Amino acid sequence: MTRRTPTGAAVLQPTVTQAITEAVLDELAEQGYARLSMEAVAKRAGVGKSALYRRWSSKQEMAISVISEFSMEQVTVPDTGSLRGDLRAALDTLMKWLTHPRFSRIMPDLVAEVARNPELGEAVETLVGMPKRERVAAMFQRAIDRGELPQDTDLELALDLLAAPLYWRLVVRSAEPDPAYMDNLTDALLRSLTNPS
Amino acid sequence: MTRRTPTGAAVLQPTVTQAITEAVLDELAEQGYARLSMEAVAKRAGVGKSALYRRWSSKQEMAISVISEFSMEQVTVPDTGSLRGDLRAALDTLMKWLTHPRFSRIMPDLVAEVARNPELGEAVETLVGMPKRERVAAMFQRAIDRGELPQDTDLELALDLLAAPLYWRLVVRSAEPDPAYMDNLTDALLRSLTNPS
DNA sequence: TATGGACGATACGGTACCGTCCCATCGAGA
DNA sequence: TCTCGATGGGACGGTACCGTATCGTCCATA
Repeated sequence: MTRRTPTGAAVLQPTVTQAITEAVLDELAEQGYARLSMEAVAKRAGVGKSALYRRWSSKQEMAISVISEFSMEQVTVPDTGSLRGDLRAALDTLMKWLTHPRFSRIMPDLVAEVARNPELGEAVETLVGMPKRERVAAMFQRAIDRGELPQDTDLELALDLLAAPLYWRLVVRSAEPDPAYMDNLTDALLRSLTNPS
Repeated sequence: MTRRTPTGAAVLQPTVTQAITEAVLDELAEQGYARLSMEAVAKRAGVGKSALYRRWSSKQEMAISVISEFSMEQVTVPDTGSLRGDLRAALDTLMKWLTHPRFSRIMPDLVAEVARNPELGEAVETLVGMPKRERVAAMFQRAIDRGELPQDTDLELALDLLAAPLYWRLVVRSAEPDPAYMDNLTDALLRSLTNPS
């Protein structure tokens, strides 16, 4: 009943897995989620289709697995000591994220596909949305502790105000990342958060 | 050389065209742009594939044509007399737009597809983005004329701040349209636009 | 040195489409 | 009444995939 562990070269090779992962991400960026093809992935990775099905049992499983593991360089939100500095740093980080050649091309497809694919939605939310929101929430909490923001600051709204404009501009409207725009956006954010109604 | 106009029943029937258009939009909402299929459209419209190819020469042409004509009920931005009133009304209108059962399901796909399909991008920009932005810009201009906003208000930024948060929340994060959220968003927008830096 | 499963390659049956073509039928206007 | 092209239906060749199966080869460890 108990299978002894395989020996010798008879074990999944990490370099092959890596090549496949890269190919999936490239194909995803190039063709989109709906047009992802096992044959194209295998060809691009220089690998037999067998290598794919030895690791995952279906296309959907492979795609979700690869996307889940795609974390990118850790996105940090530095503690600059002031809300303005933190805000600007967070915006810069977010912009780097949204202009990352791979991520920026894959993200819109995922957003569209998630509406039809709850399983994919889970993967995206858990590994892209959640950790990021937590870090930014911590940033706002620091500002509250410093007295720069009122105790009853609406964190949900603050998070949206921070992330939405850049996403809208870079991804939806695909406009260029004007540096002056970033300054104006930072100012506008500060005003909307700190001034009394 | 000159073909005389056809007579009798030998003319494209508007009711058939309408049925096809509806079917395309339904399929687009259900399956997405990449998975749109001529066979499915014909079946859904209760129509032969011939009827499709009699009107358009390819799938791409059909899709773009239908999307271009899909205008929705005219989106108006009422003149309430105050910036706050106009802002809130514009947000309500935008929300109605983004929760419209058909539009909200088609939009994310278009955003994703536009990155790979410049021709489609043109259609979307011309018939969805542009007219809407013009109307909102007029709204801001009224506020400037009334003295509620400074002369040098950054209209580009203002437009982004208005549209982005709702799009982000409703489409990208697919959260619920909390009514209190709308009030807080209105306040935040007012602060970011009107208070001095 | 023997082993056992991963490896690339490829054939396979099955399904889903695209775009073309042909058909018999229909019906509003000349 | 006659005309002529639109109509729904569907066969067709061609392509692209999915997921399975079957090769002979390779190789790190027991």
